[in-house]
Amino acid sequence: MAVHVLAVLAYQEGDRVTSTRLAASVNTNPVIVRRLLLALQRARLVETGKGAGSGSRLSRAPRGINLAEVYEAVETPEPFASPARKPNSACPVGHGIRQTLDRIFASAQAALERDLRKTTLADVITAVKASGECPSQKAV
Amino acid sequence: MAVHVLAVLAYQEGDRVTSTRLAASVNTNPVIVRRLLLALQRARLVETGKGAGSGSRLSRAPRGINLAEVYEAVETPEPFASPARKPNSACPVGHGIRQTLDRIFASAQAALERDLRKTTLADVITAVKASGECPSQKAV
DNA sequence: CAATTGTGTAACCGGTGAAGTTACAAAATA
DNA sequence: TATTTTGTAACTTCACCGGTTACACAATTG
Repeated sequence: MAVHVLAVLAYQEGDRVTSTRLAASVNTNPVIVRRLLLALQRARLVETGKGAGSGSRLSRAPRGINLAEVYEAVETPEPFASPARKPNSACPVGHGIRQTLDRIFASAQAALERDLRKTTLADVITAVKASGECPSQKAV
Repeated sequence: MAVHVLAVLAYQEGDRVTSTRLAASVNTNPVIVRRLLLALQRARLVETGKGAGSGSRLSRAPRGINLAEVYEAVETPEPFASPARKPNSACPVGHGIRQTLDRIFASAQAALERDLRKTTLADVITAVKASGECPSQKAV
């Protein structure tokens, strides 16, 4: 969904878009979009202004934003290593398993982000344009 | 958690282990372990017998089981592409975004599994042994 | 300056999914 | 046959995410 919102912003390059307009495209509630925008602001991916006639826009060109950044900005710091019930330390496996899994997961996560890094927002919008060829449609 | 269970099984190479013993190591309930074992059975990673003196064991050597297999066996087919509220098709972005994101995510997923495939259960247990050097401990 | 527009934010609801719990039937062994 | 152990069903609990409503504050516009 974050990518969707950013794609819309990329589509309207430069123009500020209100959370209400964005919400209309994602088909959801403006508040949801705003909560999302907060995370994107923290990551310096978008700039949001207040007041009338304002809204949000990308803080960089679509070409300069890759999906790994988006992922990191949005994704909650995976509590992957916290199985709620900590393993039984009296067992030799339970004892050292945690750090081992942490390392393995970190590696896999890195591989995933490395892949996402290859795709930019610009790539996304060209793909979207290519996929849905309906030249008569107007933006929301 | 799946990895944890399999690591214990790998540790006791060949010996059958009951769900109760496994649960003790993971510090959880036998039923949870059994549910997990069902998935691992379907993936032909473990063999489980019923009756007294029985239990589960790996169906292959730890060296021949990589974590990508485990991931695929256990992980629920990610409903990543179902944002509950389908995007607004009247918007040019909302229209084609779905398939685009699907492709991107599939690629990222593949990258992740490619990374996991590099680690086998044997690697895991050697890492665990190296990490927790307490030679006096007995298995649970 | 005042009205309007739009964000930031809090409080609460509801569905979904995972883990946990209890209970019991069925299978295999001893 | 008695015991062990799995398979499975039903129910509870809990956290998370998206949704909804409501409202204060900031900025623009006229």
